[in-house]
Amino acid sequence: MSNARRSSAPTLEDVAQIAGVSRALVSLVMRDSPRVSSESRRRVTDAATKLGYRPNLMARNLAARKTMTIGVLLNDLHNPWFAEVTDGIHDAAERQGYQLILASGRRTPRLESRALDTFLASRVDGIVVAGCRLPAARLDAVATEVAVVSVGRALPKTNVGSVTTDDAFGACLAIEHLYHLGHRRIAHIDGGKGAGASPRRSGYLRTMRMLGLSDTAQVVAGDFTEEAGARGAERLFRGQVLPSAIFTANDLSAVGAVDVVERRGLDVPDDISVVGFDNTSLAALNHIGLTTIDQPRYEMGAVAATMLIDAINDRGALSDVSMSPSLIVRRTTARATKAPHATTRSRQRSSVISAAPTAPARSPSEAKTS
Amino acid sequence: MSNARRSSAPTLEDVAQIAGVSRALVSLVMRDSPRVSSESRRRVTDAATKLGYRPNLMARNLAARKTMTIGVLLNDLHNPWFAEVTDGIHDAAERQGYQLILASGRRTPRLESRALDTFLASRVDGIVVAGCRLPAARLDAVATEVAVVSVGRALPKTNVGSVTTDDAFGACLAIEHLYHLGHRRIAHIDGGKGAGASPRRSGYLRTMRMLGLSDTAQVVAGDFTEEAGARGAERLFRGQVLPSAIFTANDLSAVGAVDVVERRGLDVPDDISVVGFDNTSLAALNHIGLTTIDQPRYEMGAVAATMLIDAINDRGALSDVSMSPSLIVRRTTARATKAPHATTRSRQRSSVISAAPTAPARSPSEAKTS
DNA sequence: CCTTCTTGGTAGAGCGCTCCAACTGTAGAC
DNA sequence: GTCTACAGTTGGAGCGCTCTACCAAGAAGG
Repeated sequence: MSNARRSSAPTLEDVAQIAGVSRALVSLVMRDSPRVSSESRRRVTDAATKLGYRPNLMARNLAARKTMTIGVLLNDLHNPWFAEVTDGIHDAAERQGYQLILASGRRTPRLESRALDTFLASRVDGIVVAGCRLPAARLDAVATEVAVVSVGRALPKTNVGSVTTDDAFGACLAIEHLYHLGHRRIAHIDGGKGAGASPRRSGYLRTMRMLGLSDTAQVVAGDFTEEAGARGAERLFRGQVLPSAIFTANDLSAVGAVDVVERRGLDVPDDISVVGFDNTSLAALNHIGLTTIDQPRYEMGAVAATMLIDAINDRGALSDVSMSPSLIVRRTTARATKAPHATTRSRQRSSVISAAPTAPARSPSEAKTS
Repeated sequence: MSNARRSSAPTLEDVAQIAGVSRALVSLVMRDSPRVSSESRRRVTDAATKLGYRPNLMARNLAARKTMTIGVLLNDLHNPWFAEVTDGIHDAAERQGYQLILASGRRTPRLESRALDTFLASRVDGIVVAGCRLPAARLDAVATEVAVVSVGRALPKTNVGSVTTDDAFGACLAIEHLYHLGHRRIAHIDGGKGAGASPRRSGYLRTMRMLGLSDTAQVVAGDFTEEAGARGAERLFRGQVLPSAIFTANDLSAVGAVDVVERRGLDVPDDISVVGFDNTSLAALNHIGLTTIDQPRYEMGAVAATMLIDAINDRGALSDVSMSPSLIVRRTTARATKAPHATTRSRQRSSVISAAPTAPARSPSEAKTS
């Protein structure tokens, strides 16, 4: 394999020389300034393509004192949640001429912190952190150097802006859905200390209370894993009265719970209804067809990027935006029956029955702002 | 919210001034050179922390004429396959002092191409493209400017190195597993034009031939989606003789196929065995427990990064490495029975029965190299 | 005692670009 | 015919760093 790699890339100077113009003019053409005659524009672009010239971003950014790039720190590449948020960030940033540089924290605070240092050293114009676990103080320190917006986690009392979903409201949607289907005994398998777990739990408890169901409310501990969902369901089976519905802190746990219910010989949803949270691709699988709560992930990313860029350009301040989740009804919820009993499997093989197939395009202005 | 953002970051000069030394010395301290007295090192670091100094990467890279960063182009952030490859790249790069900058192509050639341009403009020292769909000629052109390694796709006749899995061999593993379980009528739902689909299909056909099963071999068209798996299975049900096992081009299709088989009232694996491909997290779900073929994703990333860095430092040439997949046995395969008949569900609720729970740590040297 | 190392430090010339002030030439105003 | 206006172009001073000399001073060697 021949390695005919170019020894040294051509520079502005080279292009200027063979086009017979000044360096400044080439620079203007490269940034397609309107104040260049079409004649010299042609000569410059000809020379540039002939040489295979490619502007050096480092030199450009150094001289221009801005980078037009925003750093995006993703907590975990393995989780598709981040992919959708990133898509939203990407599109919004691109619309305003900003580039993205991504970094993965790999669920490790040390790596997250290092990635932030790299962003700062690269003099990005702004930073979006998604699902970041770093201490608020650390993020606030970063925010003194450059604008920072957090998505998925609110950071009150800091200079970090945030875009989150109203998890408590999502829990409320789930419980009300079950309530309207006639369920009264609804258990919750929670997410422990995980992100969003706490508001989902309190939203569940509050809604149960408001519906007069406080005495049947039951929270069992979990941690967002499939295993935790399964263990939680097992625990419910060990209780004296089985709930007729289970609301889990996320989809993965819901799948664990569904699995246990079915292995115990009961039917989902005829005997027990299950509602998840997140509307991951898992939930949409026909084999699973999970009723769940959807977050407007793409929108959240877009709102975060827009807010950040506005702040960068002094067109607005960073704020805390909370967006509304929505209910996606699939096939793991049904009308409550009087008593749990084994029935033949009757989950319909219909395609997705969905109240809101995609997230409602709720505009940021509609969202609650603090 | 007060925006007390620093107007202009401190520079080397500032640090030098308050430490009472030259700029060059500060530079040496920052790159912790050994030829600095501990006394001046202390003074410099003190001054630096006092000012909150942070080296400017653009200036550094511009002056040093190298960036110590490698660009990683991910085709699709939504697919966890890329996350694991990235982990491998990350660790290997870090070991050698290289940084990563990630970009997502979002399954769009236009965006992939633009991301490559950005990498080149940023003068990264090398590029890894994962699952890239761009024409070979385009990648080869990039390879004339900087070292490039492709993972997941071989690019013969170019200057681009590659790390792939032996998909045909993976198909062979799947078929041999089924054969040893007594299956003779094994169908394949393929992946159409998708990456890796073709070698998986031909590996299937070749193995069937070698086992003397050519006359019962049957390929039905698919495209790597759950829907395609379901449609493929429906098609098999419409045939006059049902296969006793189905090998699908990926896990998602396998889930679609399993779903249809069960909806038809048959049991997986007692009536029909199913083998997927990729060993995604989906396959590992207890609710699914899919027997599948695993690719050493992490290793592939690590090998790609190592090869790239070696090439950057003229310690070796880019080559094409093919790595071996392995069989992961879970609960969708079982001994073949004489005739298909409906039975009670008997899938064990044991934990994963796996021949190889994780990818065998096969060293790159063991892999076939061309 | 002078020479040669060695150690720790410095000056200054870039790296490849942008930006600003200033300059040229042509056109329109009077 | 001079004056202004303006579009188009240019030189040069940085941006914040690294790197290649090179230098001073003390240690080692003869």
